[in-house]
Amino acid sequence: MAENTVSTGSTAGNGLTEVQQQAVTHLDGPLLVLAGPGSGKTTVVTHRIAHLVQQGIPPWHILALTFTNKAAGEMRERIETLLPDEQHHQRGLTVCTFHSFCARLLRRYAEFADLSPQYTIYDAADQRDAIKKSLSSVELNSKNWTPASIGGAISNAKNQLLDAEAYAAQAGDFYTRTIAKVYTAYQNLLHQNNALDFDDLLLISAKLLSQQDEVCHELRMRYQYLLVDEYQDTNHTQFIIAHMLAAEHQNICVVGDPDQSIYGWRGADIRNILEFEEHFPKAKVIALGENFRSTSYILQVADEIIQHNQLRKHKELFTNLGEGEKPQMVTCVDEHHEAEMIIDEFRRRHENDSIAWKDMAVLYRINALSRVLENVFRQEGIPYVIARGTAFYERKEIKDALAYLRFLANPQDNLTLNRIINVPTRGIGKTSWNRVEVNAQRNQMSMWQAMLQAGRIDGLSPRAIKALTAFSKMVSHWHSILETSDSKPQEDPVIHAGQFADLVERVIRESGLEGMHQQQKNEEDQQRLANLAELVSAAAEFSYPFQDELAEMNSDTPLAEQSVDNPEKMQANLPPLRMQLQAYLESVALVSDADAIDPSLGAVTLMTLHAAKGLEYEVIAMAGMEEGLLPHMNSMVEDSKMEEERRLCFVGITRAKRSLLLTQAGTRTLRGKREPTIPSRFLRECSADTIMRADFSEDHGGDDYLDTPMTHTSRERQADCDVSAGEFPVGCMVRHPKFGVGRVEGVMRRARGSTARIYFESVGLKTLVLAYAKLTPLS
DNA sequence: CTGGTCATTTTTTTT
DNA sequence: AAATGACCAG
Repeated sequence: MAENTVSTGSTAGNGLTEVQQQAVTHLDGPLLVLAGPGSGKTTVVTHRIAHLVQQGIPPWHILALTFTNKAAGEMRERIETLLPDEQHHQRGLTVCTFHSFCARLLRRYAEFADLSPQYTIYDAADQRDAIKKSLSSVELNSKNWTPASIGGAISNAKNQLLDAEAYAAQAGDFYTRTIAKVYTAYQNLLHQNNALDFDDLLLISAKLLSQQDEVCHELRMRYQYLLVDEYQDTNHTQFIIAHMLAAEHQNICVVGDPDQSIYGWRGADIRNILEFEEHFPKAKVIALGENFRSTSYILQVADEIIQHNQLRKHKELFTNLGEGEKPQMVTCVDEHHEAEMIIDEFRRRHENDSIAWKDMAVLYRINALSRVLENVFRQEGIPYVIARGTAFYERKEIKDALAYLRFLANPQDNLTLNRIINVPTRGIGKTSWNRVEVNAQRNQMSMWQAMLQAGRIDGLSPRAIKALTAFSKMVSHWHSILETSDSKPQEDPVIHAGQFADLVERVIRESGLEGMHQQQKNEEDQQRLANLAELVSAAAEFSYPFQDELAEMNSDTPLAEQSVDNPEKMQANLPPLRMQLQAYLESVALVSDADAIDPSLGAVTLMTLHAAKGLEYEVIAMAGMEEGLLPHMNSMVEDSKMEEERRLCFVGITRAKRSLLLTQAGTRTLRGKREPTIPSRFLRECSADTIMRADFSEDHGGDDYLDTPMTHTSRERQADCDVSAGEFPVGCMVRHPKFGVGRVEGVMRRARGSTARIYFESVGLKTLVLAYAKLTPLS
């Protein structure tokens, strides 16, 4: 096989190692690639897909499933560079996340899954609302039964392939029986609203594949080569989907690293990867051990820590990139000081080592830590971005606008209608709306249908009827726009592309959302208006992502038989407005935080450890290395959870290519309470030889720092420091405002500027940052 | 029916 | 520290 590859010229000379090459050139049959951090996993995956295509396998027979949209996009791009594009080699190739694959599957085969293809995808917030509603319909007080815990239980059930019925059947004790009741009510509610939650996308797809032989067969024919990335983070449902697809041809290649499994809490089952060889006895296993990312000390720290996991197969981690610098562990006064220390380090790397801002990242366990960091980054004028892909879509005005669009796409969605019915206020209050709801329930119809005959509803004031009629007239008009587009195929793609943005703009204007913010001229409303405008331009830029599939659906010839040389044919019909709307809403519903990372912004990235999976940076800072944060408080009781925290720590550390800074705040204010902290146990798990430690939590004269935190910027401190470094040679005597007279034992030009080890008569040996400690030289 | 204020509450990570 | 929810006045 290896000879084969070389002759194609696709992979030869690309700098792949022997083992990587083996993984790339494996053609048929199950393949497990155990890919340690930085082992060139993405390279292998992309080369492998390119290799398959060059071996003559049509791209539309290949399906690659990834964890995030970002990963999918990158993979697509890299494959593109590997294949000569004049041949449209990647046409028909499917690279996407599990969730978007399933979402599309369910639209296409909706009838087989007892669904309407217009279904809405509910996000976490919608899900919460729906659970609340179900709770009240089952008449439970939500004191003991929080939506969060119920939601978690339902999600777990779905991840184990248990639908409401199956769950109820196996429910034994009071607790599970209660959950079963809510689960059933919740599922009925979703069905009534023609909505699916994230887990449903997977669960229903899995059921579709196992229960509809024809559909399953069709999909097996279509996707003859399956590739699953980040396999260690797949859950049971995803496992079933992958297995159903691969059962016959067995051409399944999974890639992952058990040491980087960090989504157990969300149902990911690490056994999927550990027991792959049992599920596919003929599997070939290839282990990629060599690390091409990090220098040796960084890797050693990661290794020392991960070795403390008991439930783990040992794996050699090695690199040829040289020793590098030792990672640094720094204890700071509090979170503000911590942020400044990180920024000092980053600025030094930027100025002295010419490392671009985009090659640096700060990682933390919980999002709450980003706030302080963000403030200090802004203060110091350092460009930064927070990896929160969903942030934009969580703004009220955007959610409102999207709710209108969602309702437009799926008029059965009462929950969404409920959100917009009186936004902006149009005189439809609680009581009137309740009457509509009661009426809808009595007549077994959606609230939208009930609204259309508002005149017949008892007890409504003429005023309320008028308001309701006005609203339904407005929406009906939008519907007619969609219907016009449905019935006539678009001939001019350019005009058509603009039509979607026009629709969005029209909805924002005619719904009154725009006017709502135009009235007041305060800063906040200005921003909201700007956000709404941004939504319109995002809609203008949105391009329908499933051209290939659409061509396949519209044409009588299956894609496989269409001429590859005739791409114009595929471009001829752009999707009707409705499909574009659906695809847009789908893409919005499935964005992830990591999707927001855009290196071209030239900014430092701030993100959670989870979002950092799969990424790499020259310089990494990990903030909040404290007991209760990492490992997180809620993971401390169970061993398996603790091990996952350790893996999380491992993932963070192994993101760093050259420089790693771990920080702890001596005291931290969380939820408005300031409390002293204890250093993370993970720090105790690595030896003094591999990590440099410094404690600045008390020695730099708390007075200076606490009294005038803002008058002294870090830049000034840095300047101070550079001047002072020369002023304190070893052996020199100094005076410290708090500790008195001392003797300089050593000066280190390390990390965040120079530090000195000084022996004081009063307190003994201390390590001080010259920039902070107000030292006076005594000649 | 609307829009304020006050009190209470935060389970970590997310498709 | 911030966000939700309950409650109340207009």
